[in-house]
Amino acid sequence: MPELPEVETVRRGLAPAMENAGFETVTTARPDLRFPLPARFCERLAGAHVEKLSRRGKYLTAHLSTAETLIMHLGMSGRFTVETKTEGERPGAFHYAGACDPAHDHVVFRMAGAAGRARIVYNDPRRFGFMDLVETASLDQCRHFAKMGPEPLSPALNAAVLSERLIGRNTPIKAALLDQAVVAGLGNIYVCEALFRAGVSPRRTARTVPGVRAARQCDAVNAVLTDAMEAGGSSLRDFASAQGALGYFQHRFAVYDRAGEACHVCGNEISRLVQSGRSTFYCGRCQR
DNA sequence: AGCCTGCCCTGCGAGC
DNA sequence: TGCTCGCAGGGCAGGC
Repeated sequence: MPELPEVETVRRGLAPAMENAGFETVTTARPDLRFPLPARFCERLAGAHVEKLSRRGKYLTAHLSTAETLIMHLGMSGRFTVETKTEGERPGAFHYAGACDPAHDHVVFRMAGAAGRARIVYNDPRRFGFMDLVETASLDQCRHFAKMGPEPLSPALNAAVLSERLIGRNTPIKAALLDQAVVAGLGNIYVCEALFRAGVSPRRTARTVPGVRAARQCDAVNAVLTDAMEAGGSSLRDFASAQGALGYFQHRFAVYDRAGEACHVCGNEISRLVQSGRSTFYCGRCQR
């Protein structure tokens, strides 16, 4: 579930506890998440200082004082919980939600900084998430980011760039937008929603999109992500106690998970089909 | 190289 | 009530 808007919401929630703070101790409950944790993971983090917590696509990146960057991916079910030791200005935001499911608390960061101390717990029942440590100097060339496409909501993504990446591609536009090498950060939900907003059929071949449709698609991607972040932000502001990863935006889906229901625009029944093994939801009348 | 399928993992809901 | 089955999804390996 965590796509770009959810990951950005998590980043904003973690930043106060992590930025300009140091790792006092790092403990892991198992040697691997989806992939094995990097060699000497805890030792390499302990003592390091987090200079900046950023995001690239669906990945969180913590730039460390040790010239390494901690890369974190939430997979499907990854959650971070923050418990602070100080009297926060947001009382109630920091109760330890992780304790509800201690069996899947895999990684614990104990942080200390000017803002106080914090215990940050990474919980991930399905263990589709992963963490990695790479050299900051070659971050863009690391295996996670080397082929990653332009970042939405930034100048890197525009109609011309999107067009160029779709030229000659014979795969359905749905599959192309899901490809992180085409656009970073989109998952199944927001691809469906962005296609609806752009009025583009998910079945349309990607190579027929460049041009006017790509411009509409680009605007739709940025608009849906912006709306989702605002909605997610409103309920996940204190993500530390978040129970649902989707915030409020799930109540605003135009098409996702609405098969058989009426299109809010034209009243037509929303359809479902399977593409690349994944559900696609769309309005056959609004999307061409 | 592009494209597709299957796999990883667990929780949950549907169906029997 | 309790079991099994299939689905959910992000990224990657392996095949064509």
